[in-house]
Amino acid sequence: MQYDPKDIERKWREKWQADKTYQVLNDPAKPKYYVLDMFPYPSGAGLHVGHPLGYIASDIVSRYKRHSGFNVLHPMGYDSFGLPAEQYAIQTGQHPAKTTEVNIARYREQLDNIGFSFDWSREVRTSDPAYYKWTQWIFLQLFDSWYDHAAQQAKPIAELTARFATQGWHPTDACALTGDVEEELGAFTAAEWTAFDERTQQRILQQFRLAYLSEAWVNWCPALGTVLANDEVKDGVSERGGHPVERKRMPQWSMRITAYAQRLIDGLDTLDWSESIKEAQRNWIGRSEGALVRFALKNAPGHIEVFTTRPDTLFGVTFVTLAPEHELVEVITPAERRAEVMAYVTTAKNRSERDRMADVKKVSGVFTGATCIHPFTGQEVPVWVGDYVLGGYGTGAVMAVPGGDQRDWNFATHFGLPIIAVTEGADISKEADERKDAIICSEGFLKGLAVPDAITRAIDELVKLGAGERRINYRLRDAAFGRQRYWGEPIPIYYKDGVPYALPESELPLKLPEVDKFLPTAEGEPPLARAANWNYQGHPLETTTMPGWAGSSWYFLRYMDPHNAERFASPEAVNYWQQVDLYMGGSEHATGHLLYMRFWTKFLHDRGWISFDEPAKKLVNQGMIQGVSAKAYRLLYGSMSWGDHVTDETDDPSHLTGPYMFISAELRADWLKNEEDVEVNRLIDHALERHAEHLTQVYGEFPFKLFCDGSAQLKTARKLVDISVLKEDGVSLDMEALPLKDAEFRGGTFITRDGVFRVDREVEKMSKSKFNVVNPDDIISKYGADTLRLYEMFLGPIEQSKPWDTNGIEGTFRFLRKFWNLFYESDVFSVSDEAPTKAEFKVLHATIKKVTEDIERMSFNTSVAQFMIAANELGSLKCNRRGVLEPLVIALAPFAPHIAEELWEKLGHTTSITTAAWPQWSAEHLVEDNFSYPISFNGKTRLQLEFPIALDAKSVEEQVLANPEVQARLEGKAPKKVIVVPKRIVNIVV
RNA sequence: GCCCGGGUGGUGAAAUGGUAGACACGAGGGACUUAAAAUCCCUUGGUCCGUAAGGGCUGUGCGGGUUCGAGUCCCGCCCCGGGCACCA
Repeated sequence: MQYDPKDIERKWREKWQADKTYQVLNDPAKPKYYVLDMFPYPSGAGLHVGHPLGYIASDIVSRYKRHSGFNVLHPMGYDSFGLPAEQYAIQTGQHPAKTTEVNIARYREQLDNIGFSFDWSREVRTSDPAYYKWTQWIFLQLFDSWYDHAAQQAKPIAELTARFATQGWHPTDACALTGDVEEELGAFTAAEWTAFDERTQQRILQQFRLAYLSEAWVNWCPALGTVLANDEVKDGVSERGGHPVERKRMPQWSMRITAYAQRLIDGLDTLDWSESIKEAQRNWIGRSEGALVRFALKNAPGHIEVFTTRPDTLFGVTFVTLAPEHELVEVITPAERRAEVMAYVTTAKNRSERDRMADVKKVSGVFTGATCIHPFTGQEVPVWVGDYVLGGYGTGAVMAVPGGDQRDWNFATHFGLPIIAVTEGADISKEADERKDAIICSEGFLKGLAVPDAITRAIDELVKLGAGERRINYRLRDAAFGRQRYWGEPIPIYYKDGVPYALPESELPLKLPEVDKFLPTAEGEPPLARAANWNYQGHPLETTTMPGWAGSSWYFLRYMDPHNAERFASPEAVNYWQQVDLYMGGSEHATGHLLYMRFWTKFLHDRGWISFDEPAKKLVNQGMIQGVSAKAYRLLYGSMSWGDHVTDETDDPSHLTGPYMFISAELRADWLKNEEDVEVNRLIDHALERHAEHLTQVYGEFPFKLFCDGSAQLKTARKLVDISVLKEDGVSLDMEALPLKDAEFRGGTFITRDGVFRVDREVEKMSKSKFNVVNPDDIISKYGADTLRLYEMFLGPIEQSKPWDTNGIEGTFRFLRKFWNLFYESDVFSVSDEAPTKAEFKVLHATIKKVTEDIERMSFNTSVAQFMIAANELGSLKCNRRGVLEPLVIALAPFAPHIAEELWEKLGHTTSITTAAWPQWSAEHLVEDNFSYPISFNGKTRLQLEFPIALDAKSVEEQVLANPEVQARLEGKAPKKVIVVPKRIVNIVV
């Protein structure tokens, strides 16, 4: 019987479902292993072949671990809240819940086709009220917590209020305050705290809560009508859609992730994650060590605080620069300079981040007219405003050391400010000296010290003078948490007298209300403001919703106990499953999802809900599977005329709505190589004539004339073609299918040499808009899911990005057929119970060894190759012994579960192969009697000589040198040296 | 600019410091077949010598180095991908 995947795969999918083969129980008797895939956002486009890559790899590991005796949790679900569904809802009026439902059904169908071992009884959806009840609950826990820096732990707000009631609060307790809280919080005594009214108390508490409401600078995206998180903004535009983003100050729910900055950095050292992801997170958190320095103001009370990583260069300070948005600018500027300074501040502030990024070179600034006092020298230092200083970073002010910092140098040079050398051997006439391995040359107590020593000394002095202290600064900002959108978790908060209060836990879930439209109200309120009775006991409810990352920050916990109505997951379940052992997903989530998930995990740990404080021990990032776009070339005419009208080549003739001319890719390439190419030019000229006639017919009246004269470059426009109209060879177009697929080709003139129109291929991101999407369903209907699974793994190392080329799939399909045929003798299932031969055992054990080791190190492409070798060799040996084939089927099962189940059943088993124990290899079957030594001269292999494996190095050397061919090569000379590495190589140095 | 990856045949790729290119795709040749499909066999980095058997040289981005021996280790550069970036 020929291997025919269609029926086999359908049969087993149905059987697995009926038998609940993949259902996982929380069984404390068995060791656990938790394999998690980053759950998908169910988009309308469905899955393409790139999506399942990681799922297949994790499925192989899951199945392998199950064969190895582990109780494996391998769940799947949907991150089903999000912008696209809402945008679609706005356009079509369809409720996002509905489209999400449809999309999920489609995803599920596609996933099922691939034969994953997901336990679907544990499916979660972030948009399901039974799920988001707990997202809201976690939010309330965050709202009810503050961060105790001394203890490095989140604690209940009640402990803080108790502390206020006994100790009050003083700003030197600042360690308790973190993040983007911008209001200055004055000191209060215990008595004052008790005397404060409710409203004041609540406002103070906002500054401590881990989920808090504050006036904050946010990334406002007018086109999307919402606030975006930092990681959702790329180069000043929204990551999704590329809409402009502006900085805006508005009341905003935030998450105090900054409190965890240090722990998020430190925790990385304990994780088996790729170095690049860890580095990305470290960069994103952006820890810098340095000092806070206070420059007392000359003509005003108070001081300017600056953060610097180089307090050792303090003697090189020649001015201080404030960010335009710095609040002291207004305070210190004397009246006579006011107009000029404020004018600059206004322009600088209005420059968008994008503009500021665009011309980094341009120096701009203005002198405030004020001065401050250098803490060491007591000299007056002028205070400037410059937009190279960022308001949102550090203190929004820098001490300028033009001798040691290039940006300060640029500023000083531009405005003619003094530049003092701070380091020995610096040539400050050309540029600043930023070396950190230098010796300080400033006059004073730092002279002669190496930079690190000078830093320590400078900080000591600052502390002594009360002018500064050691400070660690983080780039990480608190995370914006509110979205002015509909399709997200409602924030369980109501307002009394404008003060936010937590909704009682008994009110959860706070369900997403029905609204008439998914748009903001006329007053600009978020869509939830449209909902009827959107209040709690008469108090208005919060109208913003949570961002996409909320639900995904803790979902790994819900899978442990997905139907628990009393708790996000039972303590027993959490204690059993613990951390994710293997987390598989894309590296694009490096600074978003993966950071937030770590943050929430640490928080839940702090508050005692879970016993671990990192979500995933090991993280593997699967590479992207890229698409290979097909580029056709549309010929742009050099010039054209019709009737009296003449266009020249600068006119875009595309105002004619076609038909168009297209030139085959190889002709274009030939022409570009040699524009005099007679044959190509003749073809083009001929086609121009034909096409002109054609246009004349189509548009009537005027005779068209088209030119593509020699002086003009052959101009073409890139036109992407849907890859489904490509023929088998991957470059020529199916001219019948083409006009049906894409109207732009209808009636076109195609310039070809041989009647075959060819395109160029280019590796790009696989996406619908590039017409290069390959749907796994198509592959499966042709070759089956097992072939798809094998092929995706065979393409290359899992972590690498690689282009999809369906052509290579034949190889894995052939392999499965060969494998199948090992069990068949001309259409009859035929497996012998005879003992396997030595050679057969060797193939088997070599394969088990290689595959086992390869799965452990996630090298799936090489394990597939080993299976191919095994099938080829066993085929040559005509092996059909049960003793070989049976263990081999088990080894193949994680990769190709359908065919494995089928053969397993045919071998006489009545239980699923998933319950079979993983085969063990033993070294005795792998020993060789002889080894064929490569004999090399000076490292170059010249011949092979076979010796018994047991032969010692000395005897090998003797026999090698005695060999006539070796002797011939030595030409009678004695070798300088002979290296014999047993079972490896012999190298003769001459 | 800084920080991570990576660069090997026509293509995807393999290789604990020890025979570079396993395994596949593609290509070429052959067998079977009326034919096709399927299957099987051979060749396939480049280049040179030879009628042939066979052999020489060369080859893992570039230039050095360590080593008996380097795709692999070290130093310096070039290119590609990703991250960060007026971050003090």
